[in-house]
Amino acid sequence: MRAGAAMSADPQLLAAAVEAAIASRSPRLGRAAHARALRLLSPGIPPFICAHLVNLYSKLDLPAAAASALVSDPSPTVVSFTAFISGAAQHARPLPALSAFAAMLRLGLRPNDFTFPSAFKAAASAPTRSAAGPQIHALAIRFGYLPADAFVSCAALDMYFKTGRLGLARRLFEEMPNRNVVAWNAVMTNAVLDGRPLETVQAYFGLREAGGMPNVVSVCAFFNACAGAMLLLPGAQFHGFVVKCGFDMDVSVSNAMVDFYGKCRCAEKAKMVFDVMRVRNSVSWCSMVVAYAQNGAEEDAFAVYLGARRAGEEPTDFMVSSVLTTCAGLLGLDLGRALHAVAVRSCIEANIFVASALVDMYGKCGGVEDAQHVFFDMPRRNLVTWNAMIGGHANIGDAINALAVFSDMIASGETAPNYITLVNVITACSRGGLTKEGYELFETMKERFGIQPRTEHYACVVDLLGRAGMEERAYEIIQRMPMRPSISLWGALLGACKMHGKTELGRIAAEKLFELDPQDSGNHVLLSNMLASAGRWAEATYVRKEMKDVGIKKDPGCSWITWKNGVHVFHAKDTKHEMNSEIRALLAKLKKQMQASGYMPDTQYSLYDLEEEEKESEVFQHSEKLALAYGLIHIPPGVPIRITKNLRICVDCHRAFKFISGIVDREIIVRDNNRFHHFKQYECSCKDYW
DNA sequence: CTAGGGTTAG
Repeated sequence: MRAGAAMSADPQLLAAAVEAAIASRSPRLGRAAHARALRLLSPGIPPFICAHLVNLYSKLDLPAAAASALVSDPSPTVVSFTAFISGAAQHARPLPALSAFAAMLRLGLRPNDFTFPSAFKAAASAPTRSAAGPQIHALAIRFGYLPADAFVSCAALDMYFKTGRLGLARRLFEEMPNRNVVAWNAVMTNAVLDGRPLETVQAYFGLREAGGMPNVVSVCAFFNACAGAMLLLPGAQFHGFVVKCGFDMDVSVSNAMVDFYGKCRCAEKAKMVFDVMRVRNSVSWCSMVVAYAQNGAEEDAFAVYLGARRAGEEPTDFMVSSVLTTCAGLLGLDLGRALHAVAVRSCIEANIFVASALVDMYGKCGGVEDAQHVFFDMPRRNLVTWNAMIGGHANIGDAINALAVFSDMIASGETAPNYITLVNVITACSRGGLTKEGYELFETMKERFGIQPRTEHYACVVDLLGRAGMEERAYEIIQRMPMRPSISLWGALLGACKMHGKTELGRIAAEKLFELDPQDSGNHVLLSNMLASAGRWAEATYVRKEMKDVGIKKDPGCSWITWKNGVHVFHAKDTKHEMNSEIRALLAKLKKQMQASGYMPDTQYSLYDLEEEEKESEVFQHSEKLALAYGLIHIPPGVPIRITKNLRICVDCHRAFKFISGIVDREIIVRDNNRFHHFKQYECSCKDYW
């Protein structure tokens, strides 16, 4: 009697355990529910228990267990099948979902109004051009759920959008007898996803005109659209409305606002939204990190990351890949390594986004070997991974390896190259002096890879030809190109002209640059230096004077070095550093040793007509030399010295660093605003080709 | 057992 009561009560307890496990998404509660179910597994189990189990395993994303529970159901119903289909669809496994749908039809089971939405969801993420969606649509009509059922028709609408059948989707929407918010939301969110943000905004106003009220989904979609189209004003106005309606209490809405302000270049507004949030989740923190990172505030981004950790947030794959991208923008090899360790501890280092970001970070921080380790350990690589690896080789001017990875990429068939791939490969060829190979790639990229050359590629090839001394050929290409030449294109030509003393052509490039970017100091300095080294002092001085008259300030050069958790910044002629006298003494000593090895100072770009001795003294106070001396004093032997400079490294410093790397037998890695220079045993990785 | 939402990689 008692035992019987317990037995009959247990199915309900099982239902409760299943519910709790699903709600908590906890494997522990899932196992407990499973154990309870096993106690009930006897020949006479009521079928609905099997349905519960299928639901449990499907929701916990345990596909094998879900499938075996479905198969072992002695009398499967539409409910167990629907549970299976819904779980598989939600966890992005469309094919098992669709075959279960087909199987239930074969068993003569009739899909109901719960089955169809899940089946459409599965069809929406099925491989492109699959006929599953339209077939399910036909069935839904045959069984009488369309056009009347709102849930079913919204799911069908979303499916047509997601499978790229825009015309059909629009017609279905027009003919919908009962257009609810969800239908409008499907239009709004899919338009954002497909990169048509203005359509999202239009749909929002369509919803309002039809007398509908937006919900949190509509609100998020609206902010996404404003973020995508940089619609600061409409978004900011909408912000007011959202607060009035209390939608901002929803964490997703606030997250979308943080992202929106970040994308609209208002990192401070993003921070204000973030600060007043009552509840934050991992997405909130991550959005804030990205908002700072994308607005050039890497330090603030990193501080937010630390704040998230202090607040007890687990580092997610999103967070770590975002922070890594940020770090890659600073000279953060140590920081990057620390984040790599964090990724390993959180078991997310195999995530393709995280791993790609690691390859990118190591490549950008001059750690190509580390980048290769991560790269070769990855089970799968995507376009970004390949591009990052090629970029890493390009960064140190290793054209041979960049080309090797490029051909591996094509041979692997994992992914086709895109325009960035070609930018990276041609850049590598340019920096590595493989002029012919790079030029051929540029010429044949359209026919070989179907990639139309963009302005970036023209800039690469101008740089490539310019470095090789073919400025005139580069100029011809600029004149013949189908689009308007960009700033970086003329900049590449000017740089090349300066390098090879093509003063007249350089002047033409400089004039174009002054038109396009009148406030940039670098171009003026470059032109004036070029004129100075051609001995045309009067013109050089005139350019400087013009700069002064128009109020263009030269960016002061500065270099920095990190040591013991501190960043040490040096400016040219800096005497304020606490180690000043030691630094000066070391530089004087090194100068003597270098001269004994045949070093001659390169002072050709010192503009002012100083005595040679004064020029020498001037170049010996360049910020990168001060930073190097500091590094030599503090950083123990065997550890490479890493210096970052905000401008290009100067010719004399480049020459001096080669000597010093040999004399003191140290590796010196300089990251300037353009690339890396890796000095070792009297040589630089750029082979003086930069 | 049911549709619709937010964050990431050059």
